[in-house]
Amino acid sequence: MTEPRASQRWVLHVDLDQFIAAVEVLRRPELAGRPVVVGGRGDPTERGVVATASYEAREYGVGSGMPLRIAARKCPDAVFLPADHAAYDAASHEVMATLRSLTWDGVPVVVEVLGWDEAFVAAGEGVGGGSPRDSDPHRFAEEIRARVLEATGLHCSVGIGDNKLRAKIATDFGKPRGVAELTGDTWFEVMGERPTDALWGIGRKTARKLAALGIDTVTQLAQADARVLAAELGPTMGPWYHRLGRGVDSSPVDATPWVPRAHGREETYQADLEDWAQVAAEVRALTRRVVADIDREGRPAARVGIKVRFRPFVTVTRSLTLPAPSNDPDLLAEAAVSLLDRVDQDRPVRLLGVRLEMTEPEGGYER
DNA sequence: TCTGGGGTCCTAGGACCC
DNA sequence: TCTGGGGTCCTAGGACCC
Repeated sequence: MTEPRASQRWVLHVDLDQFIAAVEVLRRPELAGRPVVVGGRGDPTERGVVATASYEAREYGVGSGMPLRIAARKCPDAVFLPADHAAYDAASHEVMATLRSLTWDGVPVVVEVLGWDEAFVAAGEGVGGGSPRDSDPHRFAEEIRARVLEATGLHCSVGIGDNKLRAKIATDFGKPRGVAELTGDTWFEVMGERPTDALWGIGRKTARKLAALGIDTVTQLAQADARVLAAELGPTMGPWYHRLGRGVDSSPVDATPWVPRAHGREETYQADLEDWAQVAAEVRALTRRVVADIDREGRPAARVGIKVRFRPFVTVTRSLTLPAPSNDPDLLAEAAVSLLDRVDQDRPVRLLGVRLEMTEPEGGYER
C-alpha cells in the first residue's frame, strides 16, 4: 500500500523555460516571437556553440551544444547574441530570491539551487523538508509559476515528485509553462519503457555500456543484478545506477550555500596556436584570471592543472600538487607553464585551460 | 561535426610507506 | 627471492550536468 497522499513528502523542481533566451527577450521585447540563439560571442561564423535556443529557433532543429555555424545553416534568419553572464546571474538571483520568499501553507520553504535556472523546493526548515499536511502540491506549483512570472517576467515549469530525482525528471513532462507529477506509484508506467539515458546521470556513454549488458530500458535497469552492475561499472556507480532505475533517491533538499572546490578558465582560439611561446603567454594570462576568481573565494590553490586541446580535438590534461598552497599569481603561472613541458609540443593548439583547486574550507565541505 | 565553458565526482594505476 | 597486504596520495582520464 502507498502512503496516504496527505502525508506524502513532496519535492518540487523549478526549471525556467529557455532561461537564457528568455532573459534576452525580456530586455529586447522586439525579439519576442523570433528565433533567438545565444552562444559564444554572438558571431555564427566563429568557433562556439549554442548555449540556449528559443522555442522558435528549436523549430528549425537548433539545440544546445550545437556549433554556431551549424545553427546558422539551419536557421539563417535567427538573431545571434553573445552570452552575457552578468545578466543571467542577476536574473537568476531574482528568481531564487523569489523562491526563498515563499511559504507553503504557512511553512517556509527550503531552496536548493542547481544552477542559473533550476532549483529544488520543499517545505520545512533547514535541511530536508516535508510538506504541510493536506496540502496540494499542484496548487503550490501553480503558485510558484505565478509568483516567479510576476516578480521576474520569466516563465518556468515545475516538476512534482516524492523525491528530488522524480521531481527533476517530471519537470520535462511539464515543459513549457506547465506542471507534471512523477512518484513511485507512476514511475514504471511513465519511465519503464524509456531508454536508460532518460535518467538524470546516465548519458550516452553509460547507456551504451548498459546496452552491452543487455540493459536498454529503465525497467531492465531496475531489474538488473546489482552485483553485475557494480562489477561492470564500479563500486559506487553500479549501485547508484541501480537506484536510478528504480527512481530511488533519499538525498535531502539542502539549502546550504554551495562552496566551490575549484575554478578554471579555458579558451578556444579562433585560430589554432602554433607558436609555443604564445601558448606559454596564454597560459600565464589564463592563470591570472583564475587567480582573480579564487581570490574572491579567499582560499589559496593547492593544485594546478592545465588542459590542452590539440588539432584535431585531442585533449590532454596535466596537473600537480603544489609544495604548499599559494595564491601568488607569478608562482601559480609558472607552475601552470611548467606543466606544458609534460605535453607533446608538436601539434597546433585549439584550446588552453587552467584550473586551480583550492584548499578545503575551514571545517570541510558541508555537502 | 564545423564539436564552448563552467563545474563535479569517480576510477585506475603507480608510488610510497609501514 | 620463488618479492605480502593494506592504506594513502598523486596523477590522468572519463563521464556527466547545466
